[in-house]
Amino acid sequence: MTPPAPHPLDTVFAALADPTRRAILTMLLEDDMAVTDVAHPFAMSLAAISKHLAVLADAGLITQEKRGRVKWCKLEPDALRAASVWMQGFGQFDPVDLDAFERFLETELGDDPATAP
Amino acid sequence: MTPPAPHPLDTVFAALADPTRRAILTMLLEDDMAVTDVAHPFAMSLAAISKHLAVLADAGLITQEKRGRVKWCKLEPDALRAASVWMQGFGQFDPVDLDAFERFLETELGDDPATAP
DNA sequence: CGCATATTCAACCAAACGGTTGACGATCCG
DNA sequence: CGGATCGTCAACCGTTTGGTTGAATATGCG
Repeated sequence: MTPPAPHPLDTVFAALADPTRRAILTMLLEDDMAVTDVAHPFAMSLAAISKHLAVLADAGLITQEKRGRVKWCKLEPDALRAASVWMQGFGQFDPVDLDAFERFLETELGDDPATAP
Repeated sequence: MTPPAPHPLDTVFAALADPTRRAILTMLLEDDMAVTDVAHPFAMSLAAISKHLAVLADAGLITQEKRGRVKWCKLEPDALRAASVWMQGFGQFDPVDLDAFERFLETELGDDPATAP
């Protein structure tokens, strides 16, 4: 019945592979948000965003708590940490490279659908 | 003609989302390998592995160099580093958590198709 | 040359993905 | 109550993915 559960890293990396979902995570980094507010900057239907959030929740990257009629989305860094730790296993590269990160942010935020003007 | 190039992180994370491909990367961590040798531990066709390697190469995670009639596959940690750096941006979690990494290795190598008996 | 080895190409397939629309169940509020 | 808002569900659609086979293309070797 239940298909064999995929490895947790499968779902985490698959979730991270979509730019919309990464943008959502970036937004949630600022603060918890309601589904509608998450959807607002994107040029796609609310239902599509709802699905993206379900994927993120399934990967454990966010949690959702319904309070009243609004469902709040909260970043859950633990799953991300697991993936990060996996990558460090391909180590011999520096644990934290803040220079590279700053360079990355420039290019990442440059064409990010959620942060572009 | 050429569809708009996806964000580099899209292809990197998508490549990492498949357990076969992660296993291949783990193998290449040991040493460079020929395509046939990469394919050997897996219960799937050589052509399938060839495709997986193409995905990894497209993501920049490996490079392939043909010497004679055998094509050598080499791990290319730079793309992985970029992804790692992105994740650290969701920071406030410790740069390196070796305890977590050891725990991860136990579970990861436990059911890894490339390392299982 | 002629055969074996190494790798990819091409066509095909089922399943998953990312999106749409429209109906629907909850919940708040006047 | 009744209307508006919040969010998901269900069906559908085109594209991508992960795999298969079988033929094709190099290249090495006796």
